[in-house]
Amino acid sequence: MTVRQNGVRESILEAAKVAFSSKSYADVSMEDIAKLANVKKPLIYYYFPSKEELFKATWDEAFHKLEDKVFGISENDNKYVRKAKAFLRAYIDFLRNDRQSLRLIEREKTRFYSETGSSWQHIKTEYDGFVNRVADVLSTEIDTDSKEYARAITDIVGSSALLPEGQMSPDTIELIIIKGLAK
Amino acid sequence: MTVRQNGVRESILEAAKVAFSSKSYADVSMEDIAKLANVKKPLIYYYFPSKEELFKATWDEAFHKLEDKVFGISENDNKYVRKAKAFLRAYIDFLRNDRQSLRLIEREKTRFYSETGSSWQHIKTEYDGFVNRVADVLSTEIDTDSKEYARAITDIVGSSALLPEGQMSPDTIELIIIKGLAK
DNA sequence: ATCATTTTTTTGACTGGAAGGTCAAAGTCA
DNA sequence: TGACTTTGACCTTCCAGTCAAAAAAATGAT
Repeated sequence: MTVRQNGVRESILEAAKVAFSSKSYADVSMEDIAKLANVKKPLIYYYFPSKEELFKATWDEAFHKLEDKVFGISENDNKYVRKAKAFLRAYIDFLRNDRQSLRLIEREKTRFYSETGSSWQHIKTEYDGFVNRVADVLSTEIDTDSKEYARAITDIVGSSALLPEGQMSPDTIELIIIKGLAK
Repeated sequence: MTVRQNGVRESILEAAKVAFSSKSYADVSMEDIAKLANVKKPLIYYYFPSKEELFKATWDEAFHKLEDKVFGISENDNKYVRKAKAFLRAYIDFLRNDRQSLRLIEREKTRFYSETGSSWQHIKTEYDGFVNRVADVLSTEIDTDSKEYARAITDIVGSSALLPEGQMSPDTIELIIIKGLAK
């Protein structure tokens, strides 16, 4: 076995990660990945048997990183947010009655931000407005600490990592959380 | 202008909703939708100019329903969950440092459940395990009410509407929330 | 009412392009 | 010389979108 290799496999994986994180599986072509990795398409098939397997390998790496990170958590105490509950209740009620709609929204909202065409602007703006309204509902008339916390929850519940950078920067979110914890 | 029509347009929209909510945009073909609507493909193009426009129309309907539902919320008071904070902090830290990975996970986790091939079982199981661990972290050693609430948050944060029915039924979730609110 | 004509709705057959995957040959290194 | 790595050319399948023509509905004149 060749122990030393230039890292071609690794650079393909890296390219795949970049590609798959900006577009959905079906929207990413092997050509795309090949170009990103500065490699010809058949070479990918030398290292990975299929697109599916390449995707799984890529996912695996990302996922294990997340897992490692999330479970380095300190333990603490409790209490809960009534207002958030009311919001969640409505959310869940909708979930129960129209799961299909919610699935559609959750899965495809990312499309807005990868599509460049101006014809998507309307729907994009509409969704941004929605996220902001949710944030307002959860933060109005709550004391400062909880307010910021609520915003963070909102961000995650309403959009998670899927929002574009500009929406609410990770730095801002962290500041909010840190501020809440410092209290 | 013809005021009366059989509702062909509507049944196409309904079929599109079913299709787009079970598979991602690129994975749904116009043929799929046509079959679901008991219609031939070109007829879809008679009512909608393109796949993109059909998708937008479908999204719009689902989205407005969600909006109407979510903003019928009663107002309440506050206080917050320390433990959830710790979790969120880790989550957000990861988000800041590897946004790409998180995007990939968030967008593609749905794929597990639409793919039928047994080759996806491993990765599926792994992810389910993760969701359960998160639920545990957020619920252990918290008083009963908050515990259930934490589970609901977990479900939404970790998987939202994207989990398969069996994972944690909407009914179960609602029961949990209602119980929490009743207290 | 009836039938011819026009308008609206529906479809079969086709096209062009994109993308996953293959393969035999060429290049590289030991 | 032989194993490993890389690539150009090609194949096949799938799918969004087109189009001309058929089928159904409306219109309207006698």
